[in-house]
Parts: sequence; C-alpha cells; structure tokens
Amino acid sequence: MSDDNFDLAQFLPYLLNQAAEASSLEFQQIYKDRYGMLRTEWRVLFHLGLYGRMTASEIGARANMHKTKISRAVQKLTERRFVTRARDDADRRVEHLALTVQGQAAYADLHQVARRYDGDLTADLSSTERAALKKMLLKLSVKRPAGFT
Amino acid sequence: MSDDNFDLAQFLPYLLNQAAEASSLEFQQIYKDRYGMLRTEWRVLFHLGLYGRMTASEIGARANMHKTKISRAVQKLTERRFVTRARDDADRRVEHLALTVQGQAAYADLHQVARRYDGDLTADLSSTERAALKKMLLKLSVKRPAGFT
DNA sequence: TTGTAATAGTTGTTTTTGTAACTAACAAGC
DNA sequence: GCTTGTTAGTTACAAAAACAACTATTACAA
Repeated sequence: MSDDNFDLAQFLPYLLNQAAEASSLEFQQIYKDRYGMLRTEWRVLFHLGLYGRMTASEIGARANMHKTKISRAVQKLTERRFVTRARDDADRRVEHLALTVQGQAAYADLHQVARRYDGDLTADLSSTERAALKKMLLKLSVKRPAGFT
Repeated sequence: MSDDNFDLAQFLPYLLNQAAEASSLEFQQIYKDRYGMLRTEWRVLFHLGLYGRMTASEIGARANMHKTKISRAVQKLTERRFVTRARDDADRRVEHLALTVQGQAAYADLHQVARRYDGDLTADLSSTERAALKKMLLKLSVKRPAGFT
C-alpha cells in the first residue's frame, strides 16, 4: 500500500510528537511523584524559577499556554504554597506571581534533575550536534509554515 | 533568579514539546476540517494507508499508542466508513483492519498534504541537516534515559 | 462623562485522555 | 477434560484539556 518514499517516521510533526512524548516520560514521572505536579504546573514553576516574578499573561505568552491552563495551574500551586499572588497597584487586573521559599526549593530540586536529565538525553550527541538540534527545534517552535491550505 | 546557563528553551523535552505542538498545528487543522478527524484517528488512518492491513495491537505497538485510544479511533473510523474490521479465522480475538475505498481516498489526500507540509517545514534546512534532524529525533523517540531516579 | 472596546484572569461545560476493570478467546500444564 | 495465565479488544469511570462565556478593570474616543 505504501507507494513511495514517504513514511510516518519521516514525517516531522509525527516524529516530533513521538520524540517529545518519549523524552518527557521519565521527567514527568519525577515531578509527579515528588510534588504531585502536572505538566502545566511544572512549567509555571520553571518560568517563575528561571525568570523571576511574572504575570500569568507573560507566562502564557512565553510558554504558548492558554490562560485557562495557567489560571488553574497557578491555583494549584498557590494551594500547595509554592506560589504567591500579588495584585498590581497600578492595574488591579494583573497579578504578579512569585515563588515561595517552598516553591524555590522545589524549583531548585527539579532544576537539577532537568539538567541531568537533559544531559542524559543528549549524551551521545557531540556538542555541535546538540547545539544544532536545539537550534532547529527552536526554529520549529516558532515557525508556522506560511499560508498552508 | 536564573543563576546559570540552563534555560527552558534549552531543555530538550520542553523544546521538543513546543516544536511538536507548533509544527502539528496547521496539519491538525487540515485533517480536522476536511475529515473531522482527531490525532489518534489520523494516525490509525496513516498506519493502514502506509502499511496495509493491520491489527489494532500492531498499530499500537508501532505508534506507541494505548489500546483504548486505538479502539476508540477505530470505532470512529468505522462509523465514518473509512475502515473495515474483519475477524481472524484462526484466532477470533484478533481483528484485521483495512481502509475502505473512502478511507483510501482520505488517506491519499492527507498523504499528499503531509508530504508538502513536511517539505515546507524543513524548507530552510539543507538535506544533510534534515536527515540529521530526523535521525536524532528517531533516536529520541525510542530512547529512555536509562535508570533515571 | 459615558459608552464601547480591550485586557487580565476565572469559571462552567464539553471533549478527549488516562486508568482500571472487564469480556471473550486462546494456550499450556496437569 | 479443567484450572490458571495470557492476549485482543471494549467499556466504564476519573483526570485533564479545550473552548466558550463570564467578571472585573482599564483604555480611549465621542
């Protein structure tokens, strides 16, 4: 039935999904086991850990996450005392989010895990390959193939 | 708050997820618009289109999809007359799945789209880069970083 | 001002997924 | 034959995601 050289394992979106899923699996297990976190929650935690105080919208813009996802993630994180919310005085619609001490500890822990994990994943790549891979992925994260119909 | 060279945009699982999501978006829109398909359904369709008659388990093994996902996808696809099921005579637990004429038409259509789409996505890569990228992704799709705790 | 639109974030409802329990068929040992 | 275990696939229920509608606040223009 296969008539030409096309293969699912050559189709970039499929490949990317497979690789993303496989490579996230164990790390996901870790933050779930240790802190009962969901993917969205882990992401918010890391954004705050890496970039400091941010608003929900800013996180959403950076992470390409819908605001409802973030809203619920923040809710969980505040319940668990990982994150604090503070209303902006000038514009009372916006909330500034920041990690608590507990949140920072969790972040520091997972941060370390992530570093090691990433190292493991790319262990058999040369540093040139590694850089090239990440550069290409970064490009693909932004790019939308123009005017496709 | 960021203390070293680690960045989310350098963390492979995150990067892969972002790239996978971004690169799937438009294609997803197409199979959804044209055939009302979900990701799982599209995958099953492609497996049958590419590799011919298969059982649900075989698809699951190849695509790394849980059997319930496949079961539901197959149900939808048979309702829409894209797929037929045939019990195996020797082992009546097993069902052989195959595309109907309609299913083949849909597959042929989406197959073409996928080819063009993939080409567009990788348009600004040299063929060497493209091959390297896909090779690395394929590796990552299989690999589980050994014994991580 | 005041009316309209825009923005930040939340809540409610529907889809989709994940997980576990289930049925049916086969296999292998006794 | 019967038990016990395994495999193929389905179904039921719980968790998570997607989507739309909502509140509250600000912006801005007539």
